[in-house]
Order: sequence, then structure tokens, then C-alpha cells
Amino acid sequence: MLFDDLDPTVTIASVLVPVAVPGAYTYKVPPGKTVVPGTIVKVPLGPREVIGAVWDIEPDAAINPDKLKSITHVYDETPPLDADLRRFVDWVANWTLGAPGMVVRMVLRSEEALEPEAPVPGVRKVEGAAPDRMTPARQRVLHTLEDGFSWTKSGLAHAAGVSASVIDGLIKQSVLEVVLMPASPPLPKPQLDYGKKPLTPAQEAAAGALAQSFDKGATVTLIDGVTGSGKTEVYFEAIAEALRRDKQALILLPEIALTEQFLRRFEQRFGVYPAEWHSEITPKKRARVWRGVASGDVRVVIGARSSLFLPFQNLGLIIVDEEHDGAFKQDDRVSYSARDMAVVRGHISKFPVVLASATPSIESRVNAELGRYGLIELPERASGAELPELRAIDMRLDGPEHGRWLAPGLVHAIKDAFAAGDQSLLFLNRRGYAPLTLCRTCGHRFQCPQCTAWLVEHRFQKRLVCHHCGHVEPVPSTCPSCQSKDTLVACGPGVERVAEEVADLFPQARTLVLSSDIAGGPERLKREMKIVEEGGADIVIGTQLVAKGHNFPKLKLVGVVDADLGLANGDPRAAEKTFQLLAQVTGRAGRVTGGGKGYLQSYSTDHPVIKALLSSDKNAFYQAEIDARRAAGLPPFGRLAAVIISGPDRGFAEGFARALVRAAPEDRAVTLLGPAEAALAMVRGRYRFRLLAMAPRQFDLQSYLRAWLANGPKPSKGLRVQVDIDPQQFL
DNA sequence: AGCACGCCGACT
DNA sequence: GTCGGCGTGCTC
Repeated sequence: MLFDDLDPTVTIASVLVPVAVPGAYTYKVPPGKTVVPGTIVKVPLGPREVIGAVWDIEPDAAINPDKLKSITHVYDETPPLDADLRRFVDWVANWTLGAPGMVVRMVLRSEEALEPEAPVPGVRKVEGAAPDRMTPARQRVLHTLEDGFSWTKSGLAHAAGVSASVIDGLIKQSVLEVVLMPASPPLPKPQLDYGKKPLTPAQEAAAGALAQSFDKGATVTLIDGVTGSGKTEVYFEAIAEALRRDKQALILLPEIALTEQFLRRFEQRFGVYPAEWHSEITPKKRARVWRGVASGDVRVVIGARSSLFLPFQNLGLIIVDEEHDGAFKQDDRVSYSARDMAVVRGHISKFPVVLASATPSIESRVNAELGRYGLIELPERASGAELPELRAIDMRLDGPEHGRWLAPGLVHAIKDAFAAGDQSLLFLNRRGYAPLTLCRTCGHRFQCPQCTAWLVEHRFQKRLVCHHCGHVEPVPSTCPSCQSKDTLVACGPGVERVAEEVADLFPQARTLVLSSDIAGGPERLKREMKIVEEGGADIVIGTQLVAKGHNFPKLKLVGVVDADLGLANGDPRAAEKTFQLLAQVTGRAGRVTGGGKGYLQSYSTDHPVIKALLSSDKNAFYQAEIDARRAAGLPPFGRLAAVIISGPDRGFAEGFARALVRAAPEDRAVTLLGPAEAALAMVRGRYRFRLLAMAPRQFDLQSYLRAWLANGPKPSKGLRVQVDIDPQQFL
């Protein structure tokens, strides 16, 4: 139609903006511009401009367009977010009670990616030109350029072994010319059969089952395989199958520290490095990966939870490794479980999702038992090595002398391992030197000024640190309460203190502490991990960090310094979490060679968790846990949501929490507990109270909560109300 | 009086 | 989440 361009009708678009508001905002589409749902745009928002995504087009919105602001920029070079991704965003927002705009914000986490990548200047040889005088350096440069390609200046200088000034000189003489070249060269494709190792019959069968799942649409498969069973090799075959079908694949890992080792492993299997995505990558890489994922050039991404929100062009498989790991659920901004949302994303786009663990979550085990998930079990190690032999040390009977933390039985075992040239690991999930410091004279305890928590002494750094807010103070020489000199005593062990004991017992052994907060940061940690991997340490003392994913081939002995730690608190998942952690960490022993041994120091050796670990009958433990959950109506048999009220004034926060409970809609299906003061009552100067809503599985808890919070009292005066669907942490 | 900082509410 | 507005309280 000829007059369409003159049509005065203004198009109105609703746009999700990165603010915590319940819905989309409405803007005018500038004349001559076209937007569709999913188009990425820049819009004015208050005094600034923000990036958002068009969510809907409203041709006849009942809003006066004169009052609306106009979209200021349309990113029409970038493909619009596809319908599946938009559905996923809506789903996550709806499920978590988060603002959809904040969920979209996770998708649009790289502003740089939206601009086309600027070409970089390169140099190439001018046909037929020669320098006035030939030198050896110039000779090498020209020789390197024989291939006819363009090089970056620094790349060429490096390859030819000359300084940049040689190249500048040649440019000046017009022997070389500057040309623009694409910043990122095309990515090499993974080679499906590169480095493929023969699989055991069990692995082969598992891989075959996974390959078949691609024809069944949305499926979830749980791989329950002991440490060393070769789960990774199995799901690598699923990735190969996805690639064969021209689909992209995503591997989710619970934490960044694991990616490094994993990248290498992937490279050994597929001949190329996968793209990496997590909060720590540089903005440039981030932009490159985002663009590559959106264009389909990037075939495989390995990343942390946030990679779920990448705009994949053609995603066809998600692997969630260590699926039981609590790190997949973090309670920051939008609080979502990456494992569960991965299942949702697979469901929306109808592709297989694989959950892998040696110690699956109760939820996944139940889903597998009920037939909602497929189940692949790998009960044997691929190398044929037997699982470690575990025994408990009853600290009430055979404990160490006062002031020591390692029982004689464990010390003996370490001695034997050391004599045999084997590596030992002492596991204690407590950073620092001592979890509590007090004054011998007056009993003063060092507490964080901002949190209800003791300060942890870090002796190497001579500091007292709060592990909840990061508060730091120097260790004083006099007690701040009674002024006595040198009366401070450390209570209880941390890894540093165990390391001190080890150094005392085994002065000739090479010992190393692996803890997330060692001086020197992640770089040093990476180096030390490598040292341990290569057998460059005899005795390793480590926190949680060593339990996860890392492969220490020389490790033969694992000693758990305090197996009861973590069982004490009131968390309904305490037993499950402790079982998983200890099974994972003891499973590191003798992984390749067999003959591994594990010792559990415990004051409650008949606790079901300890017994389950010793008997290596994990099914009995799972069954008991599952029965207990079913009886209590806890997840996955019931739904749980926490409402956390926090504020700087304790009484005010508690009063509001009570008012909120009174305003709760009457519903027989819902049980409301609380308000209870959070176990960590104060964090960063904010007092916290928790409400817990429990409901049967089929109940729509989200709708209930939404109605409740919308009609209940509004928080004001510094109060904050956070909803945590399916809470994992009860602190 | 002038300014720094922290809290609060609005943002289409 | 981020900004400006505005109140409180401290300093030149």
C-alpha cells in the first residue's frame, strides 16, 4: 500500500526494562522503525537510558501516545530474543516471583555484545613492494607474511621474532599496508571423534540411552554414577550427538573454580575449547561469547548458572553436572535454582536435559523413581578400581589429646600413606585458623559488629574475619574488654590450625592448604590445585573446595576431620547435604588406582548419615531420607517457600513480619510457620526474620504468595521482603 | 551556611 | 538496579 508510510498511527510497544517492577513499561516506536517481540532496544528511564527488550506490540493500546516516551535506539543488527527464550524468561519470573525485567537483565548482560564487533587493524604485504634496505629482521617479517594472510601487528611481531618498530618501519615505506580484519576469527568446530576413548560396556549402554532421548522431545535423565564411573565420558557422547544434529549444547557447573579443569578435558575429547561463561570473564570475551551463542557459531558453552540465560540460537542439550550442588541455587537478586530452570528450559524447547551426580539430590532421585526422569546408574568405577574403604573414628573413645584435632588412628594412617609415597587429604569445611576466639581472663568473645556471628581468626594474615559480611579487623594483642595482654585463645579448628598440627607431626612432608580465601587469590589457588593434581604435595588440608569435581590422581587417603559438622543445624536438608559432601570428598581417594581409604572422625558414629557412608549402602540412606520427606510433606512431596523480612531495626522488622502473617489469606492447604528469627539473626547490620509457607505439591504456592504480598502491608522504612521459592539454606 | 552521606521512592 | 531529592548531622 502506497500510503502506509504516511499512516499516522503510532505503534506502541511494551518493553521489559531492568528494574524491579512487576511488569513491562510502554513506549512509542519511533516512526520508520520496526520492532517485534524480542527486539532489543534502548529506552529512556527516568534520568538515564537503559537496555530493554520489546515484549509485546500493542497496536491499539488504550494509552495516550503523547504521554509516552519513545524508544531511542533499536538494535536491529542483533537477532530478537526468540519465543522460547521469552517464554523461559516469563516462566522464571513467574516461578521465582521476581521482576520479569530483572530476569531479562540476566539475558542482556553484555551491552558490548549488542554493537557489531569492531574490526581490528591488521597488516599485510603490499604486492610487489620491497624495502629500501633488507635487514634480517625485515626478512623474517616478509617471510612470515608469505602466507598471504593479514596479521595483527603484535601477532606478526611475535611470530617473526621482531619488535613492533620493524613493522612500523615497513608500513612507513609502504611495504606493508594496514587493513581492517574481523576481530574474532571463525571458531573451529568440535571434532566429534577426536580423542574418543573406548567406553566400558556400562558407559556405552548409558551413552546409547542418552542418544535415543534426542528423539523423544523434552526428557530429563539422571545419571547416578559413583565417583570415577566416567559420567563425563558418557555425557560427552550426548554432546557429540547434539552436535551431530547441528544443535548447541550447554554444560552447567556449580562453580567457576571447576571450569578450568573442565575446559582442558573437553579439549582432549573434542579438539577445541568450548566457550566459557561466568561472572568473572572479561567484558570482551563476554561480548564475543554472547554474540557467538546468538549467531550459532559457538557450539558448546560451559558455564555457571547464569549461562542458562544466554540467547542460544539453537540449543539442543543441557547437562547439569554435580546436580545436587547447592551452588546452583543462590540467594542473590532473582533467586532461582539453575538445575530446575534447566529442566524448564529443556521442557519449553523440547530437548533433553541430563543431570549428573555421584550423590543426586533427593528431588532428582524421587523424580527418577516416579518415572518422571529417566535413570542411568553407573555403580562401578570405569577403571575397575574399587571404591574407597571407609571407617569411622569414634572421637569419644579414640579421640586426640586436648588441643589436637587429629585422632591417633588417623595420624597412623597418614603416616603409612606418607611412607608409601601416597597423597593424603584432610578435609575440614572451615576456613581460617579457629572459628571462635575468646579472652582467657574475661571470656570476651570476638563477634562481628554487623552480624550475629563469631569472627574467625586467620592466623597467616593476622586478622579476624567475618565470613558472612567480609568485616575484617587485626588480631589485637590486648583484650578489648579487660585489657589483659596475650590472653586470647583460639577455640576449635579451622584448616589453618589443622595444617599447623600436620606440620608439627610431619615436618618432612610437603603440605598445602586449599581454601577459597588463601592469600594470592584465584590465580595462586589454580596453581596449587595443579601442584596437588601432579602429586607435588603429600598432605593436603582443604575446605569444601576440594570436595568438588577436581581430580587428584595420586590421592589415596581422605581424612574427614569433623564429620558431624553440618549435621547439627536445624536445616531439613542437613543430612542430605552432609551425606553428599562426605561421599564426594571420600570418593576422591584411590579414584584411578583403587586402594583408597577414608576415615571419618565423629562424635556420633551411629548417626544415620555416618552409618550410610560406612556401609556404602547409599540406597538405604536415600530411601530413609525420602520416606522422612514424604512423611513430613517436605520437598519434593510438598512445596516450600520462605519469606524473609529484614531491616535495620529489629523490633520494626519483627512487627512487620507479624503483621504480614496476620494478613495471610486463609487457606487450609497452606501451613504458615514463623516469624522466627533467622539462625544468622543479623547480617550486614540488618535483622532478619523468616516465615515459612508449606503446601501440598499440587498447590499453586506462587499465586498464593503473590496475592498475599499484593494485599498485605507494604514494606517501608528500610524494610525488605524477599521471597525464596524452595529455599535450600535456612540460615 | 555548606556539604557529605544515607535513605527513600519513582522510573512508562 | 539506579538516580535524584531530601533530610540529618557534621565541618569550615
